[in-house]
Amino acid sequence: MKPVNLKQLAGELNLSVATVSRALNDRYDISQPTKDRVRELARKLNYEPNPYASGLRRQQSKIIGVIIPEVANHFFSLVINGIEEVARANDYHVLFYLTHDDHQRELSVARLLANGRVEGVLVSVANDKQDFSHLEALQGRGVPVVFFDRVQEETTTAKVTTNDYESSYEATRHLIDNGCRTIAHLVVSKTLSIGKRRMQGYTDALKDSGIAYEEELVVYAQASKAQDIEAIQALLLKRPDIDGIFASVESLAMSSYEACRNLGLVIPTDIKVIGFSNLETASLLDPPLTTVTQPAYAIGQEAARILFQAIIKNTPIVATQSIELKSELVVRGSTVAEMVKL
Amino acid sequence: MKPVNLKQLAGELNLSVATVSRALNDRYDISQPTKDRVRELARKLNYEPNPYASGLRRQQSKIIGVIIPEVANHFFSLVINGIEEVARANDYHVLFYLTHDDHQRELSVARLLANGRVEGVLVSVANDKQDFSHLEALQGRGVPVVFFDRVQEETTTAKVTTNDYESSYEATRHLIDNGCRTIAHLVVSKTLSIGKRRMQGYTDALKDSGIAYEEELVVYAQASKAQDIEAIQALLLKRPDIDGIFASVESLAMSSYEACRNLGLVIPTDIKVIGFSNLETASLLDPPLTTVTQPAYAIGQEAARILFQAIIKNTPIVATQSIELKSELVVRGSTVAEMVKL
DNA sequence: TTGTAAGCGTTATCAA
DNA sequence: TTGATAACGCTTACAA
Repeated sequence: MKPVNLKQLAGELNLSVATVSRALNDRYDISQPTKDRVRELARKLNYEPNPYASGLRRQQSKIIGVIIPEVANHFFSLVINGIEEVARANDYHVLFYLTHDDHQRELSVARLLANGRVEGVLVSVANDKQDFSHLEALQGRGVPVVFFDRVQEETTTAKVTTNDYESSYEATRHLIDNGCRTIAHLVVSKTLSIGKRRMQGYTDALKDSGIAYEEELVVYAQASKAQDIEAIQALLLKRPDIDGIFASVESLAMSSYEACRNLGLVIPTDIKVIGFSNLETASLLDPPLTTVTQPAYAIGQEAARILFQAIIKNTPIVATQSIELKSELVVRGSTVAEMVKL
Repeated sequence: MKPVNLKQLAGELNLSVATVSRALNDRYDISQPTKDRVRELARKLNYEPNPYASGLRRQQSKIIGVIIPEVANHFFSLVINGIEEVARANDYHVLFYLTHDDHQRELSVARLLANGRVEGVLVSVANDKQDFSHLEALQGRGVPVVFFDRVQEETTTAKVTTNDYESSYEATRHLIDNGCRTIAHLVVSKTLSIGKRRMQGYTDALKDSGIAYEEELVVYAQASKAQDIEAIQALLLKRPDIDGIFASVESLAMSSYEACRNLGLVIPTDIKVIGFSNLETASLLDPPLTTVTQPAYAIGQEAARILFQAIIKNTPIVATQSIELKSELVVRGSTVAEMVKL
């Protein structure tokens, strides 16, 4: 059941393997009749070159790696779609790794990829540590790395992000404009840059509206969804004056809904909720969720595009190639009572 | 920036590459002191074996392929999670391909994988054609294939599915028990086995309740979401007597919600909806969606487990390894009025 | 225009 | 216990 190889083709055609190889690669120095003969037999025998043999020789694997925290999340699903699209267009394959936000796993994956297995890596980092030497080591080994969304700011390479600060400012402002005065902020992480930037947008919006920032109103993502809900409920019970929630990642927006429901709080009457989210079902929720929607598909495309440019032109990736895309605020019923039933 | 290789290690240690290789692979015939020396230097220089060189020699890539129609779908996301988990446990890597339900794409992917790039493939087939020779060709080339969910029944290999017939029977029955008499059925495909089996459950449930089957009430998935909604609305307008919708895939359940909203139909008062779905947000929808929930994560795990058994033991996969898992009916507000607000 | 041969980095066989 | 060497399947100087 062994696949056919060049030697067999060469044998049947009474040619050398070199000639057959060149014919299949459409080299200029092979005559048309020979090319035709070779190709016909190759097709007939369903010949497919062994990718690892040619990769070894050419020193390229035609594979990129993608490392993300989670896939059961509409944001990352869409990003993957964008990446796959661009990879396919460039005739590359995509290896896929989930970290489940576990730094140990991210570390071991990075090590797996440091040996020529992939020609480049796209990463959205795990949120549980601040140590990114493993990713810098990857770069040091000559594997280009592009960050997207959850980036490591200190690492000098290209990053594809969204206008997190502005979106968060706008989201917080939207709650204030709709009457909220005590706004909880649910954040993915204290250390991740997206956490910090979204936090800054929140605090600045409060300040500009003359509302005091209270540390107590900030909740960070926990290890599990159940714990997230628990933490949100605890906060809402402790501070019944909270009249708005800004969830700066998708999962926390959903956890907020569950927490409110558990406590019998009615959205948007008792409390208004806005969240970063790419959920397709946002408009079908009860009530429809006002969202900051990131251009997830485009993020994947752009990140992959930058990576392939570096791979194909064999140029290092520089920080100036970074891109910031714009998110969109979509107002729905969770912040505006009149929009609950339309 | 070239990575260190065996030759360099051997040079520094005054050993042959063969010895170094065996030391690193912990072969019994190398002395402990030598092993220690070799390993120490390897760690010091961050040596990582070239996977393609060893793969070429050993004739194994340590990679499996996964082909799915779509990833922006909670069902497939969860399956991927399960697959990645098992692959990682077996020290394998996962290459990822999306077909977007396009048969041409599935075909070209299958060809890409027919040359030793992967040691096995997990597939959920595209719904737009009935030709599966490309996947059988893969098997013919010695690449084991395991189907999951959207399987090709005629191909003799293991399949991981759910009890589609029973679930659909139960779902239809649930609508009937809650007073529905004219039940539309939204189906993914006329040709896919899951389409046929879910259809059979639907028709049998109708028959057993003395309700006549009407072909007009069956709608098949279109090329896009917009077209799905359009088709559903057209049916609802044509047949205002419809009082129940059974959507036998996730996307069609969501499209039903949108169609009903567009037409001003109130769920569950005017019309009840039940759908196959793994949406985490099902309970947060307006109204909460009654679902047939498939054990998606387990499907991924089981499919991968069967594949790895074949790869590692080097035994062919046989149809008798097929598994049928059970889905769960979760009753919520879209079929029972009293449950709309709980 | 084609063939010969070396080499990509490993591992396996055989000999020492 | 270690070393020399061939081989995995392919590409590419260099030679013819």
